This record gives sequence, C-alpha cells and structure tokens, in this order.
Amino acid sequence: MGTTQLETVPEPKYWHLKTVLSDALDSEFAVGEILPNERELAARFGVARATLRQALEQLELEGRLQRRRGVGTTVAPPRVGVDVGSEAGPHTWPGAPGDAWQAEDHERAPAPAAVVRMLGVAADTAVHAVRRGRMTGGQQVASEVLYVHPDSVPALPPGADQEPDGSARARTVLRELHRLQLVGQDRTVELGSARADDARRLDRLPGAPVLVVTTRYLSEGGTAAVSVATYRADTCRLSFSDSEDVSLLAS
Amino acid sequence: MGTTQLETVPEPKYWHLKTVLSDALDSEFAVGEILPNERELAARFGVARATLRQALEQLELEGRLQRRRGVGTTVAPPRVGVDVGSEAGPHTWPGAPGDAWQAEDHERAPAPAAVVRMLGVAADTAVHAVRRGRMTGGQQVASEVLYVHPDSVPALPPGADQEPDGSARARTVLRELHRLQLVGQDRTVELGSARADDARRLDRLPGAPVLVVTTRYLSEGGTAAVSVATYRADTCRLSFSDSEDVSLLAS
DNA sequence: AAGTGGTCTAGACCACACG
DNA sequence: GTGTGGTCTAGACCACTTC
Repeated sequence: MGTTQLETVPEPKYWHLKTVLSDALDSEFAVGEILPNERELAARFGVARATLRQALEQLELEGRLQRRRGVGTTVAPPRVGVDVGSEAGPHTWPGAPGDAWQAEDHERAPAPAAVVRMLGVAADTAVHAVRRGRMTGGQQVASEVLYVHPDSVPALPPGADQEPDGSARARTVLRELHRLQLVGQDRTVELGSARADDARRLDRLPGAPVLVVTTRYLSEGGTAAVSVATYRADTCRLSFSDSEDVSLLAS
Repeated sequence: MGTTQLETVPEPKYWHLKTVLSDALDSEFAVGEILPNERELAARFGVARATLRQALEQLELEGRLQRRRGVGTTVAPPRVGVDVGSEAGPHTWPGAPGDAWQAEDHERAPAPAAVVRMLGVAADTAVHAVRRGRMTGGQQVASEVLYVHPDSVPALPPGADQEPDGSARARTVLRELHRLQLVGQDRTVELGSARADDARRLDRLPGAPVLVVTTRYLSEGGTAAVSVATYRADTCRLSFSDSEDVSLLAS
C-alpha cells in the first residue's frame, strides 16, 4: 500500500537506466546532439558514475551513442548498411573494378596462426600482406589485411618489388592475383575486439568491438588468399543482400 | 639503465593483463579447465578486482572464456561455425525440410517498429510471430522470431487457430507460408545486446553481446516475412559459405 | 586552463550454484 | 553455508580535446 511495486526479480540499476536513457534518446534528442557529461548524468539519476557508464557502454555497443574522450557523448546516427560480398552471382577477386576498398600498403611477412592454417603454408612462410581500407559516407568503417599465398603470386613484375610506394605494390599484387581463376569462396562473421593498429585506423580505442569478416578465396590449387576484414561494430550493419534494394532496409 | 622500458604511450593495465592472460590460456590451460577465482587472480596480478574483470570481459567477448555466476570462469572451446543461409543456390523459406531450427511457439501480435517498417503494415497490425530455437552441439546457440505478414498467411486451416500447442500452430504457419513462391531474400548482420527473454533462452545474462541476423523474405507481393535471429556472439562464428567445406575452417 | 571521457582503486553487498 | 561471479559505490588520477 503506497509502496512502489516490489520487484520479485530486481532489475539491475544499469539495465533500468539503459532503458530510460534509450527512451529519452528516442523522444528528446536529435542525432548528433551532445548529452550532459557523465558526472552530471550520474548525479541526475542518483547513481555512481561507474553504474551510469555501464549503461552508456551498452548503448554505445548498440550503436545508439558515440563517446569521444575530451569531447563528450553524442547521439549516434543510425547504423550504415555496408554491403559485404554479393554472394549471388559470380564471385570476384578482391580489388576487382568497382569494389569499395582502397589499397594502402603491402609487405611480405609471416601470417597469423589462424590464417597460416587456412593457407596451408608453414608458420614462418612470408606471404603477401595487402592492407586496404574502406570508407563509407566520409567515415572509415573497415580495415582489411589480405594474405596472399606465395604460390598465387610468386613473383612481381620486374622492378615492382623495389617500388617504395606501398599502395602501388599492393595494387600490383592484386593485379597479379587476378590472373588466377577464382573457383569459390566462403565467408565467416564473428565478434572480435580491435587490435591496437586496427583501432587507430578506425578511430576507436583498442579493444573496441568489431565484426571480423574472414573470407577464403579458392582457386584451383586450393586456398589462394585469405582476407580478414575488421568492421566497426558500433556503426556498421553488414548486408549480404543479393539485390540492390538496400534502400528499403535503411531507416 | 636497468630501468624497464619507459612506455611513451602507456598501455592500460587491463589491456596488458588481457594479453598476459590470453598467452597463459594458450600455453597453460586446457579447454573446460576452471581458472582461479577473480579475487585471487586480482591479488596475484596486483590489481583491483574491477580491473581484472575488465580484462576477463574482453576475453569473454572474444570467446576465449566463459563465466558463470556461482560456478566460476572456465576456458571456452573454440567458437562453433554456424551455417547461416546458403546464399548461393535457390533460396528457401524458413522451416523447409532439413533446416536447423525447431519451432517453439506462435502468437498473433504487433511487430516491433523496425519490422513493421520492412513488412509495410500499420504499427498496430497483428502479425504472426513464430518463435524458433536452434541447437548446435547440445547448446542453444540462437533464438529467432519470424514475423509473417498477415497477407502471406491470412487464415489457418480450420481448427488450427484453436490448437493449444504453440509449436503445432507455429509449424502450421510455416506450412502455409510454403504455399507462396519465394522470389528473393536479403540478410543483414549486426551487433546487439540480448533482450531479457532471448538472454534466458540462450542461457546468458541480459545485455550479453549477440549477433542479430535479420532476413527479409520476398514473395511476389513484396516482403512476405521478416526473421530476426539472435546468435550468441561469444560462442558462434556465422558461416556464409556456399560449399560444405566448413571443416577446413574449423579449428 | 578547463572540461571531457578513460582507467583504477578498495571496499561492500547481492544473486546464484552446489554440496 | 560457502564460494562464485554480478552489481554498486565514492572517490582519485590520467589522456585527450578545446579554448
């Protein structure tokens, strides 16, 4: 009587807070608008800052908020749909005309263990590592390393190996790769956390949640190349549509 | 001299801790093995428990650890590859023979806002909501709600509407759906956090990270149904392969 | 210099699983 | 009951951006 409802299964404060904030974002804030700072929000809701932060973290994970050190917390725009592989239709090599990626660098180095396993090479074999970036709407949304089996591109054209511009070497490797015939590919998506170098490129802090898309490119000889692409999980929705009606899904 | 290296860009403690733990997991622990408890680990590394937990959280996010309240922290097995839609080849309706899902329940209710938009119905229109679950290796890995446009399945066979068994009604709706011709589909993947009901089904706490796979099924009349499937992000790697060579990717 | 979010501490209590 | 992870507090200091 007169008491508020007894919660038989009490909800954690941060969970309730998240709901309240989420509703407020829908009704009282516009995209890009800046929220009150964490200390004030915590005071306003009568919780410790750590608890408030737990709620904000979840909302950021869901792509509702964007936080930047030294700046503040802003309301994030809806996630952008990013087309990942048009599975239907003929498969294409990475770097085919019209793809969304920009070659950035190239080196010859051993691949990480997981990639070594897929390429079927020895652990210390130097493979081509082509670094590429992907922009969408003026924002860097993904960073990729394409590991090319040395048998796929055994030698670069004369002189190309000494080319000092990494992105030029990268494009050369891709061009050489296109001489092979692509017979198939498969692709996996999983959750990961950004390594330090990827985090820098994606303008995030190390450990930020990312969607890792691993693609295996098969030619007649087996796995010719493996791509590991790292997408910002907060801002991206990966799209595997076979048609181009992505517009209907947006907003 | 004699000093340890001065870190010009000091690494956060929890980040370093994560690296140390990750290496230890590779070299000193077997899958399923139980780690020392958080209070002891924190003491052993000379950090506060909250800091230690920050490192454990990341490792859990990456699928390296599994934590259960009242039990302890164990070393997680490698993520299981879960086949999601064989994009290539003919598309099929959900519930086609041989698919990995188990119908659980059915009700008629309004759909969430995002689904309403895709189905192109009014916000308060009651649609079929078919709940399904997906097991892999004895573990529940995903929970799905399939929203079926009322025009796609306007009426159930006589008597089926009064059937008290929800899973039987669910199977009936799927069967009726199969009478339509499927002309296309598209699919998106994004990061989300588990709602309370999904969390319970997936044996996780609310807010646990999940991969949300949204599939739109197109028939001649437009969007006939929309599926929202929620996969455990810690234990699953979604596979979009067109062949069945998933074995080469595993382990 | 001032203000923001990011890291860290040292405690406390709670919910849950298990013997 | 005992031990585990989960939640929460009230502080402190740091790294970064902006003015």
